[in-house]
Amino acid sequence: MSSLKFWVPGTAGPGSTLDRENQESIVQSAPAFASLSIHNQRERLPIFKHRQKLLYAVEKCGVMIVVGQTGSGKTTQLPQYLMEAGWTSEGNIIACTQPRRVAATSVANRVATEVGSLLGDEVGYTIRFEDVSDKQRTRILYMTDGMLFRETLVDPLLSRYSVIMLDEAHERSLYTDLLLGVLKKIRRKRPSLRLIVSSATLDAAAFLDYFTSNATPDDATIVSLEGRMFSVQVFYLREPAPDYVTAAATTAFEINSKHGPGDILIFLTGREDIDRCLEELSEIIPRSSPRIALRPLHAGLSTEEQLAVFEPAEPGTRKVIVSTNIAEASVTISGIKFVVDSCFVKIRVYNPTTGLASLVTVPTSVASATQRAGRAGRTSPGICYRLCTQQAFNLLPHSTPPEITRTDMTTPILQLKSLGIDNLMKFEWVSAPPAESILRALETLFAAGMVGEDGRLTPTGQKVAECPVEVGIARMLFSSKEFQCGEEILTIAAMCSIQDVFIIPDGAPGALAELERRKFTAEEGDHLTLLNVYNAFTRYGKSSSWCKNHALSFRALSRAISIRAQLKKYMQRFNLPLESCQGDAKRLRKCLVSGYWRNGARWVGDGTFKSVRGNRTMYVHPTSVLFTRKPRSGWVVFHEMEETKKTQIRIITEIESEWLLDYGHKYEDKRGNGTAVG
DNA sequence: TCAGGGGGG
Repeated sequence: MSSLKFWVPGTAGPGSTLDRENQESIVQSAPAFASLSIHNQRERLPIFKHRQKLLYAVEKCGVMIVVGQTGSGKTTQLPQYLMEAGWTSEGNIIACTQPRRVAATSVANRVATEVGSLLGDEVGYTIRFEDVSDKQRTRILYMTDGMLFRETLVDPLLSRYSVIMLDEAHERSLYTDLLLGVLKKIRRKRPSLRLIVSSATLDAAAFLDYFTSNATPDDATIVSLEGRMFSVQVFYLREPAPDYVTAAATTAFEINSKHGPGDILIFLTGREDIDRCLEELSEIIPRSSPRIALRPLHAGLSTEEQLAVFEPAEPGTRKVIVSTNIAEASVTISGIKFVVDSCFVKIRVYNPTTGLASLVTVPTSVASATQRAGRAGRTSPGICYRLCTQQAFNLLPHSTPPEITRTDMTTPILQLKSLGIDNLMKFEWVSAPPAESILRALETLFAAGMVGEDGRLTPTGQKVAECPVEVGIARMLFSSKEFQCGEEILTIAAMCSIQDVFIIPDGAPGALAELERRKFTAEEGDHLTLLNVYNAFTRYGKSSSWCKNHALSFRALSRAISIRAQLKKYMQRFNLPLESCQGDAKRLRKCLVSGYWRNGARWVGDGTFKSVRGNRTMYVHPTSVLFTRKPRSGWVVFHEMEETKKTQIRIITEIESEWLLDYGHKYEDKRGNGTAVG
């Protein structure tokens, strides 16, 4: 095996392989603190040195940008300082948003312990399906950004909060961006509201600019906090590697041969890369010393398989975790001393002109690579090997484009309109979505009957804005009254909102799993197949062992149960009956067409379909029951279309072509240029 | 013909 030549910045001559000299620290070394598991006892991180400064800044400035690296204590300590300083008097609440559910729950748990409160009493959390807070007593509330954004639909001034902290704002999640825009507006009407935006260094100035434009110049400030990380040496390739998967395997092997104990975390782009890397590594294992234990990590794994990455390897064995981006922020594994970064990531990009989402592999950003490197320095000093040259690294963008610029804006715009924000061109976006994206969203909302000729929400649009589903699904829910199939459509809506229902592993177990999946097949297509799966799951007691025996994801199906229960409440509120179609699949399929009226397709004979809109060639996704079968009528509707290696459609149901005219075209016809079939 | 970056409501 040829070894890769790495070097570190600052070395003049050629560096030896895995050169340990002349290190570049990306994170300043800070005093090592003991672990933060404290019971009913306050312990301050270095943040306490800045306590007065922070409180002064919050009091004097409307907006405070906090720059604090991992371990600075901003998330856990800052809300406590604010509570002690009186920001929760008179029933006021301090909110702290997180882009992820696990973060909201785990941080709330920790802070409740530090404060000496029961979780859900003085300190609580709110995520979808779980409100562990007390309406009267909770003073510090951790929540997902999506939940706080939803709250604006009910209380547009967010009047119960005195301070709102948007944590991890540099990640630029869709709802954090929407909240930034809405909160800037709210602060004009309610200047007493304080806003804290926590960000990484690179984005702090941009946030400051955003809040100081069109406002009083001294209205915002930046405060920096010390991190609590160990130093991480960063190495770059001397020459570009032709194949980053092989390079990753080679690097892991060399680390294993030349370095002392410590687990290795490899960042690759997807399951295909991961499997190949594992294969290459397993060929090396017999020659490897110490022994290595290989662990894949990606979202498609079952809960059990994911938990395996947390189990310590046997003594004398080094754990090598080969992961997607899931390990960058969502999953934290302790004991990692070495990070191998391919410097690539897969992201979803939405093309507003075609309405097509694609999954593309792109170079990571500097922010993302820094975060990945930091995974090596959580418990001790670490080393990060970037599988690119430093010259290439210097060309990387500072950050990944915000989600709001690369996603379908239909639902967000419906929600903004529900807030009374009708002039979207005047809305102060932190990063504006492409104009075509806004236009397409408006056009979709108009065609769906959610927005009227005047650009304002229709009564249905107002209702749908509150409902946590896409507009097509919402339309199905509403027209289920006409087709008398609310019971079944409700289940289908929930099942379409979850991912990875079937767990199909590689190799021989995968073939068995395929056989299991066929047991649920409905000849009409995937929607009825999903309905069968859900009904069987509930019939057999919602058991995890039953799921395991039938190659189904217990996690996903449990989620479907929760989503269905939530949507059921909306249906009751909107006076939509929960009738069963009594096995009349035709009614059910007509109802599907009313939601998917723009997603019609025609079979063209070679196994592919042509889209009704745009006449695009589309391939059936291999997970569809129609993958191997021609629809008798020749016509289908589909739930979504995505471009990977080719354009694929997922969750497909056979229909009659005239249904597209009967149940789909009425809204488009109003515009005079719509064609439902053609 | 053969497939799944990661989140959120």
